[in-house]
Amino acid sequence: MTDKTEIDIKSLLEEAGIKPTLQRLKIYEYLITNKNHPTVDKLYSDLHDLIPTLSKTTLYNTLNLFVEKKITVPITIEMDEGRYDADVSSHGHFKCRKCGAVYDFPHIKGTEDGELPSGFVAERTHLYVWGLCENCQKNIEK
Amino acid sequence: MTDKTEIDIKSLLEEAGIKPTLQRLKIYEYLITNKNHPTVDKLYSDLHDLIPTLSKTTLYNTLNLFVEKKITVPITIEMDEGRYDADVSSHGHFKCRKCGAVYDFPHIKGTEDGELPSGFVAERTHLYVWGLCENCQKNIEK
DNA sequence: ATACTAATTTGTAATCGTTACAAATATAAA
DNA sequence: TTTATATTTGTAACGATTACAAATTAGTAT
Ligand SMILES: [Mn+2]
Ligand SMILES: [Mn+2]
Ligand SMILES: [Zn+2]
Ligand SMILES: [Zn+2]
Repeated sequence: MTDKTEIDIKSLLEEAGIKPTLQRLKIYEYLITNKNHPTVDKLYSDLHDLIPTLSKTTLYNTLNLFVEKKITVPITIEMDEGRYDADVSSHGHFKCRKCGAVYDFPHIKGTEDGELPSGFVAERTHLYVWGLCENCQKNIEK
Repeated sequence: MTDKTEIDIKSLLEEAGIKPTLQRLKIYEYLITNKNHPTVDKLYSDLHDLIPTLSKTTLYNTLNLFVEKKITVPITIEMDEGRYDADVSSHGHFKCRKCGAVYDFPHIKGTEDGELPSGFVAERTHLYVWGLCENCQKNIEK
């Protein structure tokens, strides 16, 4: 019950300034354990087995909280389904158009498509960057 | 009325195997002219002035058709709003978290964040690739 | 321990973007 | 002019996400 993993999960939440409730612990543990970029529906149905009372609202609230606190990143590779990733390190995502799975691959500054796992074939590539544009940067400094 | 632009738009649609109806011409012309990655709502309200009878269903159908025929690419930089770009060449997109605008920037294989327009500050970067994974690739070849 | 306060969770209803569908319209062929 | 086909339109349905207020839980003061 109070095994190593559980303790780590708890510490990670606390370090991010998040009070480690049961729901938050289990949701974060799931994301840490299952690095296959689950959709909200997948998260909900799997977690519902662990916490039968879990509500979808809590799941959404918690995921938004994790994103806000930067311990989880939203994957917007598909417009119609939100996916989440507890691996916030710099890496790319590959979505197979046939089986629908989302895979990780190394991506650091200057990385090329060749970094894809062997056998993977790229058909479309898209680089998104979020931040501040020149004007907004100025207005904030001022 | 039958100016150069109009002709080009028409040819481009025909070359993609799309019958150039009035709605399709105007939607595509808008995308070609306004390269600021409009949302569907922006497209609808602006185009509604040109074609008062335009329906939202036609707009969605047309955009999906353009994407299918590969003369337009969907921008999934934000999960809650579809954006579209008639520039299908390889380039990156930058979204300002303050003003919300989506800017283009050069991105070809091996490009780094340094390629951002001067004054722009990156806070988060995400590389998405679509294609076929190793297994699915094999099963198709077979 | 009890009472009180604040934070969290839950269920339901509302919202928003997108798609399904069938009728109406326009285009092309016979 | 018929007839068939493709396109557009309006409305209804759908699915994902959020708003909201009640219920529950956790924390603090008495
Ligand atoms: Mn990942
Ligand atoms: Mn662009
Ligand atoms: Zn696959
Ligand atoms: Zn800006």
